[in-house]
Amino acid sequence: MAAQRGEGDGVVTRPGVAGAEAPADVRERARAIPEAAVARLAVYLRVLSGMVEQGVTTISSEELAGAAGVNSAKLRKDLSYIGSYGTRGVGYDVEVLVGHIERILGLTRKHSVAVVGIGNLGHALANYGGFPSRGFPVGALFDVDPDLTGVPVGGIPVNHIDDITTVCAEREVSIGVIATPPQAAQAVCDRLVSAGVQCILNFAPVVLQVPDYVEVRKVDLAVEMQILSFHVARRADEAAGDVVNGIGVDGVVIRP
Amino acid sequence: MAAQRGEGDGVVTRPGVAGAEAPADVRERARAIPEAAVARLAVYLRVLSGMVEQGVTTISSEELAGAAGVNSAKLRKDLSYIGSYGTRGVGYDVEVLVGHIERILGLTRKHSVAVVGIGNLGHALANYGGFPSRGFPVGALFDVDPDLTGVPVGGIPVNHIDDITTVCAEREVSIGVIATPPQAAQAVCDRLVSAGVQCILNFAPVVLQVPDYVEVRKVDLAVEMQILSFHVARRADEAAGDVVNGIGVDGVVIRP
DNA sequence: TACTGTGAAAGAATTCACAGCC
DNA sequence: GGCTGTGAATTCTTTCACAGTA
Repeated sequence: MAAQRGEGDGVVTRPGVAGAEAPADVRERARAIPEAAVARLAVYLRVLSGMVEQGVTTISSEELAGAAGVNSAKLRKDLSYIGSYGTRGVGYDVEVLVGHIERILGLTRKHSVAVVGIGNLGHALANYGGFPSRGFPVGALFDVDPDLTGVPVGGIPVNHIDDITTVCAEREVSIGVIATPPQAAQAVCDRLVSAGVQCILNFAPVVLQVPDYVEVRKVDLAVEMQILSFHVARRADEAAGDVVNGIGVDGVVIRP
Repeated sequence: MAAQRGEGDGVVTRPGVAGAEAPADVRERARAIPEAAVARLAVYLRVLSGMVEQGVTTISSEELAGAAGVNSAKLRKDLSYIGSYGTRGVGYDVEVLVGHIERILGLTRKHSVAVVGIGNLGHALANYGGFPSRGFPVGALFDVDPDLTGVPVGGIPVNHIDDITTVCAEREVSIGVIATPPQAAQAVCDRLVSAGVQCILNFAPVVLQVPDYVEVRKVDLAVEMQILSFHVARRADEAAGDVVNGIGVDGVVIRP
């Protein structure tokens, strides 16, 4: 995973801070959903949406887990973080579940997205139908290149990056997507942050430094490729290694 | 991450297998590195490469950790998984470290990459300079559209997807990148797998079903956006703040 | 002195396994 | 009988804190 989730999350669960009498609250609870579970909820949501389209009305944890590629205990635990909406002996009502996951993920409101950097990737993102259809309308595009200013991409005219603060404020951008070359990314990030954007999706291969209250997630192709490379290498080593009754050269168990 | 990592990894580390006297070798090491650490090693590598370019020769765990956005204890532990290459009282030699991380990540060999699906994203990927420069030459491109066959994209002519098996074998593709529409992704994946590709990077918003021995990582924009949405919502809730005895804004029960 | 390397402790996430309900 | 929801057990990850060393 690959997310850049700084240790500086700003909002951190504080197990038991004496003194600060937290009015046992939303904060706690919302935050009580483990990060890992949130990511999976989004996956369940997609699978469930597919089910709705197919006319499926009810689904068991086993089935849903299979379709989502996780094990069923994990799925049930994940769902239990958001409440108890299943029926014992029966399963979950697909539409009900969709509704609750959407609510928890905050998808009941629209989140306007700004894409910064209209190169190859920026174009692809601006044209990516998956954003608007899922409640993430692309509200603004930015680039440094003055020649691009005013040119519509995916139906939206590109703004010059110098206007980022005003435009983001006007259009109530809540999520910024950085698709610039790496050299520009930190500066762009700083501008987004000073424009009030608190959630950033970063495609540039750099580690962004942000204040604690800003949430950054990153999508880093090089890192993903290198992780795969690691696995390729591991495989090669295994193949090379003699394996005697299921136990590799060094006690690594190959097939239990 | 958000990585699709099958629970079936086939190879499992068993802490202490009696009998097999481990000649503490690479394989042992390789698999002993936690998945989470592997992802970070790739990040350290990039930061370090930047350092090399700037002429930095030595770096402390504190500095490197700062630049990579992690804490220094974690960094040292991560590096300790690959060996002890630092000097107490001094720090790490940047080039030495680069060398060792590259070795561990399997970057000493080239990994030929095939991109399937030459739409917006596929184009962006085929033209993405970061792949080849980092040891991942794009070796093949595929698409269903016969009109694209033979058209060069990023310098490489597109092949028809029906030729995937032969072309992948010929060009020794070790990593497949799926950038097709979701409907096509599973079929493409199956073809890649039967062509012998064991590592897949999936951009399509679907959960791929693969045999245990295949490693899949996924990059899922919708999921990333939704995770950010969750955080936007959490922030809003916090800001709104008021919680009346355990019941949040929209009826979320915060504390029973 | 200034830093690494690492056991041991703490904290998260995952999985087990079963009580409880339909 | 079949399936959910969840404490308890387990495994994985992070952090602490300090011994060890150039």
